[in-house]
Amino acid sequence: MKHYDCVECLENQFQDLNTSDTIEPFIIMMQNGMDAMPQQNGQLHNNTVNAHNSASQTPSNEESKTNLIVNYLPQTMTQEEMKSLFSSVGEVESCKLIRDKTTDTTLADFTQSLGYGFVNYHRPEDAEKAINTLNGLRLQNKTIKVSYARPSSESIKGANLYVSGLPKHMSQQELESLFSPFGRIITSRILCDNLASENVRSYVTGTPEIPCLSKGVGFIRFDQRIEAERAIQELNGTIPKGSNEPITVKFANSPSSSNKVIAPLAAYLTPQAAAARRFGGPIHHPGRFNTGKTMLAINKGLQRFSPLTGDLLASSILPANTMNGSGWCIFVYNLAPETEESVLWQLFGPFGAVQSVKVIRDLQTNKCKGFGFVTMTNYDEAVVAIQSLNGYALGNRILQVSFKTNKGIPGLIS
DNA sequence: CGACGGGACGC
DNA sequence: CGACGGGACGC
Repeated sequence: MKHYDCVECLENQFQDLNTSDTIEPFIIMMQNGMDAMPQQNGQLHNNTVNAHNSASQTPSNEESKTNLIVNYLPQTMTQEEMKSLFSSVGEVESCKLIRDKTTDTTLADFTQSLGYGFVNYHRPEDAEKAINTLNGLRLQNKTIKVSYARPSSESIKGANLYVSGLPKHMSQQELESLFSPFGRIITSRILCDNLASENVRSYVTGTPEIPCLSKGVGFIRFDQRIEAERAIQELNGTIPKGSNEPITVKFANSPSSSNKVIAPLAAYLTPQAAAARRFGGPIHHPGRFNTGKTMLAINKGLQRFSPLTGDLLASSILPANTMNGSGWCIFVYNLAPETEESVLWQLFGPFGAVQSVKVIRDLQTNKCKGFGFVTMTNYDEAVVAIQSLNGYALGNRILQVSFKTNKGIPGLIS
């Protein structure tokens, strides 16, 4: 596989933290093989593009205004991590990560996450805030989706359609226009071929226009199964305007029935390998958010670190006093006063399993005192995170990141 | 230059 | 031909 050394940079996408409460999603893409290379030009392409986008739609009177569904969660995220992330917005009443209970394993902790879950807040305004601040958040190689959960019902199950034979020029909007007469579209997607290498290069150099070759295949998820059934009846075998080929519309395979490649258990059991494999500097995301205020981006050289040459092992002066029994505590210094927990999640999430984050605040002003803590499960991932984020420019501040010491608590091993 | 929390053996 | 970022209703 090819290496992309030139993209080992972190690009901060934050608004000025001192003057803005809102933080645009921190765009991180993991260097995780070709399939993790940018696939489209910065568009969230799994959401609907029309006005019925469920992430922004407010629930009707009978529906819950506190209950959210969270989709596209990273495989490694646990329910506790999920709860911690969403608690940074407001008081969480309940949190449930859906796991595949049918997975054959003797290790209960390793049952497959189904990649989605539910968060119910006490207050509707917190739920709304969670949608505004966490929808679109990038965690590892995923962009999570946060939207109101529909009332659980049999009628909404199995409403996902597989569509093939689409004309290559058909856009996501056009696809939705074709299907929208039959019901409320929850998500739509057109599959694209991987970018050609020359496009990867132009991406890295910041060229905004990246062609994405449609595979002529897509998915439409309706709100109700009846809507999907009717769309099949009305559209299957028909020829879209401007095309000369009939499309096929049928129910999509359910995920469990497809041949799935399960992440090797070895990834959990050999964190060294997992850390090396998963590591990649988050890379630049093109223009979308760059129209705001002054931003400072630093291409931080990482030449001194190579996950393949044993540097990980070389840095094995163990900070034993930071190992609290279930994780490695990392000290993050030089945070802005307005920093929130979600910032730390965004910064450290790409490097591996994050157990908890904490922004230390002044009790009177509730402003960040300039530092915080992040606890990561695996030593190797913590080392990579520290080496990558130490010296990184967040807003107009250069972060200092290291294992936590026990300053102020002499003699105490915590 | 500066700089390392907070909860609390439980309902 | 083709199945997604594997993964949208509590598994």
